[in-house]
Amino acid sequence: MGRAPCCEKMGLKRGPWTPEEDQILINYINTYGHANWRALPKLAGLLRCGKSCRLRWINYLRPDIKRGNFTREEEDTIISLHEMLGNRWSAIAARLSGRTDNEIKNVWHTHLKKRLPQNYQQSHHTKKRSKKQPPKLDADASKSNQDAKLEQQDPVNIHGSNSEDMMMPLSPPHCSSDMSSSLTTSDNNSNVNIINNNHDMSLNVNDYDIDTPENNLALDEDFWSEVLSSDNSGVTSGFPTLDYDQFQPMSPLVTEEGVLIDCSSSTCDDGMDFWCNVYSRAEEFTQLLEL
DNA sequence: AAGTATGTCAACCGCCGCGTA
DNA sequence: ATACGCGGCGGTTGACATACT
Repeated sequence: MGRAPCCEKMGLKRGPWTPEEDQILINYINTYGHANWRALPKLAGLLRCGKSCRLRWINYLRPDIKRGNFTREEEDTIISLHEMLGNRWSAIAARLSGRTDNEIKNVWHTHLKKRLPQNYQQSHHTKKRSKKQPPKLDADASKSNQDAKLEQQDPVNIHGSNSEDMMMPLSPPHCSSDMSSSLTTSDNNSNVNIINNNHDMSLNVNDYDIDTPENNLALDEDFWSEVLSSDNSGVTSGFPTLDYDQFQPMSPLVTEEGVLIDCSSSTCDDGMDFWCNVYSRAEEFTQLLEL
């Protein structure tokens, strides 16, 4: 049996909402909430489908919506988040209070995309959403669906990614644009070359238990001390920017969850896994330093 | 002033994953 | 096990506004 249409087309209004309809929807949701969007329009006396009501509320009528133009700071944040998350507008919106995914998507397509170089636009998430998930690699074959869902929402904190993500540089969501640290890999795939506050330094990740299964990617605090404090003044305020364009790790890694990452994959997907973990640990470590 | 091109953004469409019966 | 309902998501559309010729 085929799927039922999301709403009856006959007799239901479409197009722009009138102020009267808005008021009805606001009044209803303020009184009864929106437990069931499908039933809501009938109960509220609106000639709209549930989806339309939901969209109108989420994107326009919600009391916590921030209206008006995006600030430069917000725009920079969106660009930064887009580098990291791709076209996951809802995930980006979740990090920008008061802004909706639709609004962010619009501002991206109308303003922000133009500010970026051509090669960024070509390499970042221009593909349509695929109908099927890309085949899982051996490395994350054991990942549960729940993890996959979480990963989609917040890939920074969960290892794993798809091949699209691999192509983008990773930078933290709350980095300022003048961040002075960067983190890249060197040719031998085991050295991490850190450029922090204009000081170059290299770390051999093998010195820090990164590929020892029993240590579960236990990068110790010495590693992060070096990553984050290469300005010789103790601690830097910025996160490293992770650039793994050329990153193809060769050593096997085991994540904190005990999932084996096959670093020899030529797809580089697991390089992203690696950096997700690296970044996650950097974040944890910096939070510790801030305490 | 009129016609056309381009930009903006609210709204819609169709797909997907999850929960449930 | 599976079919279905639902909410949620990203891509796309189209009406309207504005800029340009």
